[in-house]
Amino acid sequence: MKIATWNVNSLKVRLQHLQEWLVANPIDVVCLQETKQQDADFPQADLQVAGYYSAFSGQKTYNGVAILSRTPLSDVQMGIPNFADEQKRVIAATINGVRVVCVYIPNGQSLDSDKYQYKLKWLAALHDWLAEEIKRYPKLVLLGDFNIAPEDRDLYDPEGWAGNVLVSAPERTAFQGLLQLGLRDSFRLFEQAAKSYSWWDYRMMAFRRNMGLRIDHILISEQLALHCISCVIDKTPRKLERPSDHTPVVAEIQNP
DNA sequence: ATGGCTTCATAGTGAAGA
Repeated sequence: MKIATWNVNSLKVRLQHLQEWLVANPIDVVCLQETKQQDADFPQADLQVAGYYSAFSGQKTYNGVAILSRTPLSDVQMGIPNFADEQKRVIAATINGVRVVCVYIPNGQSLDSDKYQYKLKWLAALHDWLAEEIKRYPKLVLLGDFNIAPEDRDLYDPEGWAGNVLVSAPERTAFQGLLQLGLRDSFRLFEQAAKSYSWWDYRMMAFRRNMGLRIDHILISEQLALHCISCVIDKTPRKLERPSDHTPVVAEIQNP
């Protein structure tokens, strides 16, 4: 099973990129973030033509998540249970016996922002929910836009970013807390090129200069990690005209 | 240099992203 995460930064704008990418890449399960589309506008028919079932939870302007799958999805769950949240940031489903949890973790804006407090509360709620979920589903994948660069090697300028949102100690501690539930960062299971990132600012010619951050992740439970044979960042779509600022991350799990 | 782009909701600019 090949499983991917991609923050498309508007599915309406990026639908063609997604379609072309799916033609070129035989991915079984694709998790999307920042679709920025109400459910009524979700391009379900187009994706069906491309060979995918879909489950989605969207809203106007902001947020929005979706799971695409070549095989049917069951037990679809939207949002974190018992955590009231207007923002559409979570969708989960079971696919071929694997629990897939797609997340768009809040950005946080800045350390002195209310949005940062929201991010930390959100991460705590995610942690508590997944502690139960992973017991129910030993085969679990948690993937999406985490808005956290876990280590200094995951960003281009650790000194300049020190203490900033996306790299602050409480955010990194929360990330480690997720790993301690029995999840592995699939990207780090393998040898990777230095300066590997998944997001680059639209400004400053950041992509060309590789001024990026690795904030999109695929975390997999120990049981699945035994069968994980690769995890790669695909920079190809970031080179297209009018790209998303994020690029897909793809993991392959053999006979999960 | 807290900007630099891009998107969305607007119908001028402003918010938000990361």
